[in-house]
Amino acid sequence: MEQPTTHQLAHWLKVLAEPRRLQILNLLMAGVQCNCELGTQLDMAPNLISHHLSVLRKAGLVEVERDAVDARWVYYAINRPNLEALNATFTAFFDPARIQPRQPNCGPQTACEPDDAVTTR
Amino acid sequence: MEQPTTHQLAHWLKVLAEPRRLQILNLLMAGVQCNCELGTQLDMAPNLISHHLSVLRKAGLVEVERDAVDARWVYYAINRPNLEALNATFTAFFDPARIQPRQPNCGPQTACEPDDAVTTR
DNA sequence: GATACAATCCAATTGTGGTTGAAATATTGC
DNA sequence: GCAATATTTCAACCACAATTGGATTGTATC
Repeated sequence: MEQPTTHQLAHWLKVLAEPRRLQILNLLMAGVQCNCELGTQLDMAPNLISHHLSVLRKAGLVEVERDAVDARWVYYAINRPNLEALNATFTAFFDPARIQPRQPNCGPQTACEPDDAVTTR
Repeated sequence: MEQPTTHQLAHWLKVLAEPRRLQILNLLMAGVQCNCELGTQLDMAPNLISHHLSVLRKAGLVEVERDAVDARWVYYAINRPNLEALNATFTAFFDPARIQPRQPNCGPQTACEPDDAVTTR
């Protein structure tokens, strides 16, 4: 019935449907990956940024990496394969070519139950 | 600062991030547009379906049309132009080609706050 | 070891939005 | 007019997630 990609898409959409997470993703794509700079540009508390990044990381959309010189700093990056999978799943689900004309098995002429479609007007 | 497409995308994602609305859209695309048959297939109360369809309609994703013979029946359909706009906006925002490498203006070597952001705000 | 810093985790609060049931609206047939 | 059908609207309830402030972890410097 429901292919697993639909569930994955629903989960991804729930993660993405947050303005601040969209802004974070937007900055990550633009090359801003330092946590503190994200905080200054978005005017958000660092713990809040950490929370949203955790949600994005658990969804597999971003990856985390610690600085080689000073491990206190962490850098976040877009997970490119999963982003491509997200894009493909979304475009496949919302493809306008999937739109089918109305199949009138319900309405004033037909019965509302799909079983007995034989009814006189 | 924020292009209007991003704001629109955030609104659309918030509307789409609902499993039942995704199911409704899926059925609408497959050609099932009668309200009562949506209720039987999704096992939802009609007022709940009406609510979700109202959200989708206000977002411009579905259109409503009353039956020509008996105006008590209403049929819902996908708004194809807006669906194409949604698809285009989404793919443009989440295009993997947009991913830029990290720009290290923050970290152990550099100061954490960008100098241009100190003057304003 | 002690201190400072970046980031995270935790508990509590708040706010938004889905769900529910009943009433209201609209239209058709008698 | 009245009754019946299809849908919508309304108000209340409930659950989950974002936010907040403080405490904690991990790391580097002195």
